[in-house]
Amino acid sequence: MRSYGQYCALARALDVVGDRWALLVVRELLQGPRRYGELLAGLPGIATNLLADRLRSLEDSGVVTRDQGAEYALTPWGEGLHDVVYALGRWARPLMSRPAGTDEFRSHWLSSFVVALFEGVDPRRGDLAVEIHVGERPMALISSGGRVHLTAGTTSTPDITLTGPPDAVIGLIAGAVSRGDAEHLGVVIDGDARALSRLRPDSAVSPRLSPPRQPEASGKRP
Amino acid sequence: MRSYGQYCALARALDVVGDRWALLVVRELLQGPRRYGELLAGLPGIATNLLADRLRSLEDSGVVTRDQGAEYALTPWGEGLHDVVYALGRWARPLMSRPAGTDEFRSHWLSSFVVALFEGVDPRRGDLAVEIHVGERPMALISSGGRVHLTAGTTSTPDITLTGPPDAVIGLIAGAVSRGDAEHLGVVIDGDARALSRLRPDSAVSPRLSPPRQPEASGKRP
DNA sequence: CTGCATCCGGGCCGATACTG
DNA sequence: CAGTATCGGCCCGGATGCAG
Repeated sequence: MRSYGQYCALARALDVVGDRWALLVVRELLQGPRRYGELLAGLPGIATNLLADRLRSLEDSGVVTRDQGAEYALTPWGEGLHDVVYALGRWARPLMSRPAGTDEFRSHWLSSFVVALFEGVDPRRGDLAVEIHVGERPMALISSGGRVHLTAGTTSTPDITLTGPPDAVIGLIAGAVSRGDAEHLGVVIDGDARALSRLRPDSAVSPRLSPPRQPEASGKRP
Repeated sequence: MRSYGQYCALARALDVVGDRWALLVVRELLQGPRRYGELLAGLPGIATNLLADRLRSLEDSGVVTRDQGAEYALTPWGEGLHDVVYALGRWARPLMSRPAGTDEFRSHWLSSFVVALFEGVDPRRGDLAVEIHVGERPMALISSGGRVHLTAGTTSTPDITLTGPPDAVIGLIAGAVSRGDAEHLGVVIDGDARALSRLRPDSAVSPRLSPPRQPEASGKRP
């Protein structure tokens, strides 16, 4: 990428990770080292040459290292982008109320929602195990000791199992969609959905900054 | 910008602010409403049509509003990008040790450094007033009550006055450059530079994540 | 003079094909 | 599986024009 040529920390950061797809590559690697093919699968829409370009560029900048045998991983400095990625994710939460539509979804992206929605320890949070079937692979959401984890795979004794389209399942977990609405949107609930409220001891719907007004569907301005 | 087409908060955030220059426009507006010409002056290198494009796009997304008479300002949602911008700035701090070189600099960009370096209240921090002459306009750094502020303009009774190139002055304030080195780099110090250590009660040099290795100057890979 | 719109050259992006 | 090669098209960037 062409440098902004500004002696400013933000500009220099964007010189490194401001390229298209760069932060999404980091998003994938924040979940652990990945092979090239796994990255391709987790980044639907990227062209293979672009992925190769980004990986080289991020490697040159010291964000990514290539382990022996084409395993890519973040450097310690690169892992510092965790705060950036999740700050952006939290900021964009109002945008997630728009339905997924034709957007792609991968089950491991759920972890960004879990971090954004349930970050930190809240001792008033109840214990709960939710198995989530949305996307290619099942995921397990575990609330224990006031903290919420998300792991890949199934769980032995889930309190609730949710299956359905990603936006409706996520809305149900976040408390933004009622149980009835979620079922109407195609979510199959196995277990007592009311227990989901244990995840949100504030009882209120998660606070939301003033949502952006939807862009007019009336096409481009004259 | 072409949408990533992913139902993921990060991807949707980047659909809105992932365009080139977009976050730098936000950086400027985080300091308050600005006219078109002021934005141009604060964004050296941007083409005027690109600035117009970005402002329209950010307006359509609900990040920016255009006040009466072409004053641009952030919406409340847009101001939520504060965390994102400063997270990126903090992450890029190791990149600032590379000298400014031919990079542009604007004095109001100093505020990002102040936020990154001295964020939060530390009661052990001593009081101090530093007048900084670097860039077009003088800035005043005020440490009071354990908190560090930065304002545009001069201060009546500065303890220290610093004048010189931005990288050396900033290095001196951050404690990464010694007084002697700073003067050798062209910084003129009026007052007792040792008092600058009052800003950093930890006494140690600001903690730094593992710095990125410099990209090899040996040109592009074969 | 400010606040854009228009008009190109060049480079990055994106899809497909291809190779070890 | 892990990329490289190629090519059209769009976005970016710089210069210029123009209206209030």
